[in-house]
Order: sequence, then structure tokens, then C-alpha cells
Amino acid sequence: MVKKDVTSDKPERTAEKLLRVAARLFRQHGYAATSTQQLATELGLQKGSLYHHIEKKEELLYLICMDALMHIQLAVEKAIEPISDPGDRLRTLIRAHTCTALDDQDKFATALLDNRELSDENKSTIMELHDYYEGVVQEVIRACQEAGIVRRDTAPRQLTLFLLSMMNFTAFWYRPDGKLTPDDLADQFIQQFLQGAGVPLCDDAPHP
Amino acid sequence: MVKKDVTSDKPERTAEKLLRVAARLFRQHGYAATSTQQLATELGLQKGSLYHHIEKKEELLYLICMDALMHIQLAVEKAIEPISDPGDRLRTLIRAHTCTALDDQDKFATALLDNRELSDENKSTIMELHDYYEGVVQEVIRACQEAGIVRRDTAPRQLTLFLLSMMNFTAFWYRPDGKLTPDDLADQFIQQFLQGAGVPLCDDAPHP
DNA sequence: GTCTATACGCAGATAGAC
DNA sequence: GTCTATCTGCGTATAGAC
Repeated sequence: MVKKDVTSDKPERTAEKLLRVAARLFRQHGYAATSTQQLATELGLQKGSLYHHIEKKEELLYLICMDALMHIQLAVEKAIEPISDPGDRLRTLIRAHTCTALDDQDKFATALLDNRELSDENKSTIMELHDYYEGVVQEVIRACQEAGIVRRDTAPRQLTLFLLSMMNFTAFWYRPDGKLTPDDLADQFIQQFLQGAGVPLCDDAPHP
Repeated sequence: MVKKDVTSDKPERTAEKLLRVAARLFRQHGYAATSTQQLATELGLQKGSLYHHIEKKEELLYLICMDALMHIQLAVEKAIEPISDPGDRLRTLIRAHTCTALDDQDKFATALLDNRELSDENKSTIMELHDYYEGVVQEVIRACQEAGIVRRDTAPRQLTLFLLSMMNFTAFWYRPDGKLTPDDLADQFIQQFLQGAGVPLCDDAPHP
């Protein structure tokens, strides 16, 4: 359905702006509740003009989901690739995921909320990517279990879901104008995921 | 906008079924993408007939959000009310929240995903309830900090968001036909939230 | 690449018979 | 409480001028 080449940089400017604005509106009101009219108005265009840039409205949603998923997957894989220590890989993954997700919050939130409104065909494509990425996360966690730094009494898949839940929900409540930077938040996620919120029973005896 | 009395039990059966079916469809396709036609078809009615039970389509969404929030809030408050130990209150809250949310997964997921599509007026009402409930959770966590069983180096509001993120995201991926019961999941949430996924550094020295 | 004009269908909602 | 019939508007998408 989509054959845009992203090789060239400059001539695609309008298309990028379109995606950015669409992501903001979709996140705010939902995909189906956002009309091509609203979209055009925000861009200072007539609604007919949109169809010079896209084939149909759904293409916007598809591109947004694609963009968000690819972005986060590539960022995370690139970040953890040169690292071998399992614990460092996990911490790096959490930081890269958090920062990338918040860097493009509208697209990421839309991808999470509105992917159910894609056509069956597009939905499968997106779901495949999603599952692949989940597998990457799960593998990092599994390696931590093997290395003895993450508990083995819970299935890696469960732990993956817990971690992704915590990080992904952030896209819904995080306000960039608040006090916490994405990096601060990443620190908190790392601590919360690994140590939990409970006070350690025995940290009065620090190890050498 | 809504003046239904929920005092009587039996005569409201159709209305309940309507809400149940609506919640399922809304969750599946989104509120705006679900037509009154689909709704009517699933109920074996003509679309005109729906308007004997509701004033407008949005009323369904409003009632679903209301229902889900009230249900969970009442269940949690009732569960923790007789308990005084802060840690027990937190663990009880997690269990009540998890089980109640999964008991009516469609409504709960719809309330989380589609509340943005409510009219401004209805949205405020729902948000107030939501904030109130968040306050209840936060207070339980704060009490745990005061009692020294939850770390104080993270703000109670942050911890509340982490906990709710983990629990609420469940509504999106949990499958009732899987192996985990809601109770199992609650156990995992309690452990994950308090102890984290990391292996304790010193549990070779159990306390008496 | 943007405009105007328009096709076409389906959405939500109402009225009145049964 | 459900049906049929119908109103009305707005939705997505297209065509052709500039």
C-alpha cells in the first residue's frame, strides 16, 4: 500500500509535517474521530489537497505506527548491540526505549492506542513488527535471568510485559514541561523494575 | 445528561446487555469507529430501536467509563477499609484492583482507551473520578513510605503511576483463557512492585 | 502542489405505526 | 419496546482548473 522512499531528505518536508500533525490530532481525539477537514485546517490547506500527499486517510495511521515502531526498535537495537554485559544491556534498553518513546510521544501513543483501527492487512504488518520487538526485549531479560541477576521464578514473557507496561504507559501521562526529564524517568524505571519499590530487608550490610 | 436509576435490578436487563456489547465493540474497534448499526446488529435490533434505551451514542461511552471507574473504586475502598497495616492495605489494593479490572475487561479497557472521545463536560466528570481514585492509591503508598516499607527516594505520585501503569496495561493483553488467573497475576504484581525483578543481593541470610 | 466543486455513502438521530 | 421510514449533515475520496 505504501511505497514512499525515505532515501531523500529535503523534498519530503510536507509529508513529515503531515505525519506530525496527524499524530498529534489522532492522539488527542482518536483516529476515527479526526476528520480530514480538521487535518487540512491545521495544515492551512483544503481537505482535497491532502490527497496529493496520501492515498487514503488510513495511510497516515499506518505510517505513524510504522514510524514509531521502527524508530524505537532501531534505537534500542543500536544501543544494546555493542554491549555484552547482560545487566548493562537491560539498563541500556530501558533508557533507549524510554527516551525514544518520549522523543516522539504523539506517534508512539497513537501507535499504542489506535493500531486496532488499521485494516486487517496493515494491522498484521504492524503486529509482526511489534512482536519482533517484544522478542528483542524478552531475550535481553532472559539473558539476565541466565546470568543470575534477574529472578527466575517468573517467566521472561511476564517480566517483559511488566516492563513494557510500565514504560509504555508513560506515553499517556508524561508532560515534557514537567520536572522529570526522560533520562530521569529512565533511571526510575531501571530502579523500579530491578529493585522494586520496597525497602530492601538487609541493606544495612553493604557488600564489599 | 444521564438520569438512570440503578435501584431496581430486573427491569434494566436490556440496558445492561447494551452496555456489555458496546464495551466489547468499543474496545475492539474504538468508540468512533463503532456504528450504531453494528451495535444494533449484534443485539438483533434495528438501529432506531437503540434510542429507546439511550439518548445518544455518547451516553454509552459515558456509562461504560463511569461503570468501570466506580466499580473499581468501590471494590478497592471496600477491600482496604477494614485493614490497618499499611503493607497489607497495599497488597489488598493491588489484588482488588487487578481482579476487578479483569472481571470487566472490556469496560475497563474502553474507559482507559476511549475516554478522550467524550464531550468536554462528560470528560471532566470522568477525570474527576479518575483523579480521586488515583489519590486513594497514592495515599496507600504514602502510608507505606511512612511506615518504612516503601522507599522514600521516589515521590508517591511517581510510584502510583508506576503501579497503575503495570496493572492497567494488563487490560490490553490479558486473555481470560490463558493459564494465569487474575489472582496469580495479582501475586506477581505485588512481588514485582515491591521486590522488583532483580535477584536480592543478600537473601542467603533470611531473617527470623 | 493547491484550489474548487462535487460525488456518494453512511453516520447519528427522529417520528409515528404497531 | 421494536419496527420502518426518513431527515440531515458530514465523512472520505475524486476530478479537473490553475
